[in-house]
Amino acid sequence: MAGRGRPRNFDRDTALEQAMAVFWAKGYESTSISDLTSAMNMKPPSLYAAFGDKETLFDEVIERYSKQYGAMMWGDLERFRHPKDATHHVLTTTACLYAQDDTPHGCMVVLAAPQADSNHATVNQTLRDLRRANITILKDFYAKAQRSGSIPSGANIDTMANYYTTVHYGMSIQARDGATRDELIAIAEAAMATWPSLTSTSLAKR
Amino acid sequence: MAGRGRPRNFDRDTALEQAMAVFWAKGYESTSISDLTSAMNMKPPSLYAAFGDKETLFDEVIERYSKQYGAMMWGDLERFRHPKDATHHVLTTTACLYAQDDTPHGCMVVLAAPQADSNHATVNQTLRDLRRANITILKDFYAKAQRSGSIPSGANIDTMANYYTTVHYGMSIQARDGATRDELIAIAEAAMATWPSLTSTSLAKR
DNA sequence: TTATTTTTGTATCAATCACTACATAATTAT
DNA sequence: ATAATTATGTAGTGATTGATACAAAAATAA
Repeated sequence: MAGRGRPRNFDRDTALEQAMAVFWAKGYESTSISDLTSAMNMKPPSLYAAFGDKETLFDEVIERYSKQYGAMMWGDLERFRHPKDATHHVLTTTACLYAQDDTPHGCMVVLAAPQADSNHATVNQTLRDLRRANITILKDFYAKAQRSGSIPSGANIDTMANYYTTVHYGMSIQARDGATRDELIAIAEAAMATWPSLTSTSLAKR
Repeated sequence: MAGRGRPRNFDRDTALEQAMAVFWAKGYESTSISDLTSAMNMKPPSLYAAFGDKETLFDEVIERYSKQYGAMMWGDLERFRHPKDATHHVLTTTACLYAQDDTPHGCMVVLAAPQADSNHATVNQTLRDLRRANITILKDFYAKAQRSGSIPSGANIDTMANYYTTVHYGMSIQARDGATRDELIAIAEAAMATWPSLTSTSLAKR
C-alpha cells in the first residue's frame, strides 16, 4: 500500500477539504498559493507535487464540492413523488446549506469567480458550465414530469427551471450578505408560491 | 475655467466611463492598473493624479454606476400607483438592463466582488452595503404601501422585499451566464406570479 | 548495508501587482 | 519674456504572485 519513497506528511483528503474552505471563502483569484499552503499546512513543492498547479487543484476542489454539496441539492430528484416537492427540496436545502456556520455562506460555484472576463477564463467557464448543468438537470426533470402528467402540458418548463434556478442563485448572494437560515427559508417558500401559477396555462408557452 | 497648468489630455467623464466598463466586466480584483490605463488611454501617473488609487477610482465608478443604472431600477418607486407595478418595474428593468449588449451582462454591484473574505475587505463591504440599501428601499416602500392599504396588513413585507431582491440578484448570474433578455423577462414574470399569494395572509407574518 | 524512490524544506525564480520619482511639456499669470 | 503651475511619459520602486531547483530526509527494495 504505502509507496516506496518518503511517506507523505499530510492526508490528501483533509488537505483538499482545507483547500476547499479557502477557495470557498475567498474565491479563486483572491486565494493565493500562500493562503493555500498555510491552510493546508504544507510547503509549495508538496502542494504542487500532490495537486498540480492552482487551477488543477481548484478543479479537484470543485469536483469534490459538487459531489459533497451540489448533490445534496440537485441529486436524485426522482425520489420525490411530485416535481413540486423536488423543487421545494432544492430551495430549502439551498437555504439550509448556505447559511451553515461551519462553512462559508453561499454557493462556491456561484460566487468563486463570476467575472465575465478575467485572467482565468477556464475557471470562469468551468463554473458557468456547472451552473448550467444544474439548470439542465431541472429542465430534464420537469420534462419527464410533464410527459408523465405531473406537470400540465401547457406549462413552460424552461421558464420554470430558469426561474427556480434564479432564486437559487440569488439566495447565494443573500447568504453571503448575512441572510439567516430562516430568512432564506422564507424566501424559498415565497418562491414556491409561484408553483400553481407557473404550472397553469396563464404563463404558458407562447 | 481652464486651470493654470498644462491642460488634461483626456475627458474625466469618458475616462470614468471606460474605467467602469473594465471593472464591470472583470470585477475589482481581476482588473489591473494596466487594464485601466490602456482602456482609459492614459499613463499611471495621470490616472493616480486624477482619480487617486485603485480603490478610490472604484468607489467613484460605483457611485456613477449607482446613479446611472441603479437608479433606473430602484429609484423613484413612488411614481407607481400600486406596489405590484413598482415591483414589476424593478424586475423587468433588471431584465432589460442586464442583457444589454453595449454593457457587460449582469449587475456590477452583485458581481464585481462577492467574496466573503478577500484582500480587499472595504470594497466587498461597499458593495454589500449597496446591495442591502436596495433591500431597504424595497422594505421601506412596501411598509409605506402597507400603511396606505395597498398591501394587506397581514403580508410579510420583509420576506417580500427579500424575495424580490433575491430574484434580482439571481438574474445577474443568469445574465452573466448568457441568458437573453426574453429569458430574463420570463423569469421576472414568473417571479411576479407570487404577488397574490405573498400579499395574502397564507404566507403572512408568523 | 547500499541503492532507489519519493517527499520535504529552503531559497529562489521571472512576472506581475499597485504605485511613484523625476524630468519634460504645455498652459496661465505677471 | 519670465515665473509659476499642472499634466505627461519614462522608467522604475518594493511587494507579491504562481511556480521551481536543489539538496537533505525518510521510506522501501535489493
